[in-house]
Amino acid sequence: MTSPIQGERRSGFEPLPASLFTSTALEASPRLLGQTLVRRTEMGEIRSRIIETESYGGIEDKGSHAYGGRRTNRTEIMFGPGGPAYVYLIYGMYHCLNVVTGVEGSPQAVLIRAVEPLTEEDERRMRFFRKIKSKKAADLSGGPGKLCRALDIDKSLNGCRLTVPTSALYLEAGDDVSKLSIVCGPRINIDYAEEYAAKPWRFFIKDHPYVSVNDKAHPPKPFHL
DNA sequence: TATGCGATCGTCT
DNA sequence: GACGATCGCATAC
Repeated sequence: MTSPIQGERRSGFEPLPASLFTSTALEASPRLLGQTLVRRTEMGEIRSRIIETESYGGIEDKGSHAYGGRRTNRTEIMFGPGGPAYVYLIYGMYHCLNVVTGVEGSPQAVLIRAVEPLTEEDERRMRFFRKIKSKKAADLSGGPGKLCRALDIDKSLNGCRLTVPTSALYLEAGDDVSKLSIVCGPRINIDYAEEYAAKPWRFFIKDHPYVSVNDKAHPPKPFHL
């Protein structure tokens, strides 16, 4: 009856450290790189590696939906404790996935901008949802709207608990972040954010084929944890 | 490869 | 009524 492994983690699920979800978006952004995003769909499970993120933290950040303490039905989830997903519709036709971090009352979110499938089977399932001809890596899931298409993510997953493996979407420990070659640069498409537009709060794995945008005007700089 | 533009609608003013 | 944490297609070179 009592298995010798009872009490240990089941089915190999390796949670991310809880501190990652209570920290600020700026601290969490680079640390989410290399981690595993798991999505359960009717096509089966899709596992992917996080390649690129952006930090949107605090009420001072003019790039954030929560700038100035704007607390609406949409942004409410960001003001709660870290752990849930923040999914919203952009340009009327795409969805973006964020990981909410931080403590109650402090709006923090990390935008997931690119993922890569872990296996060929994962890639096959992502292509099923993505419905594109291109075989270029970045066309599959290099971009926040693209990865949501590829993982069948929409607003129904807003608020989904990313910390628990029973969710339809959750996070698992993946690569050792300290061994990754990380670079940073300005965030993408937030020209309206004035002095916050230039902050180097975009993080990605150096020279990775799934990176969404190669900004020649602002070459990325090495980033060390 | 680079640049320009239209699509499309929830959210907020 | 205006706009956006984007994408895919068209056109140009």
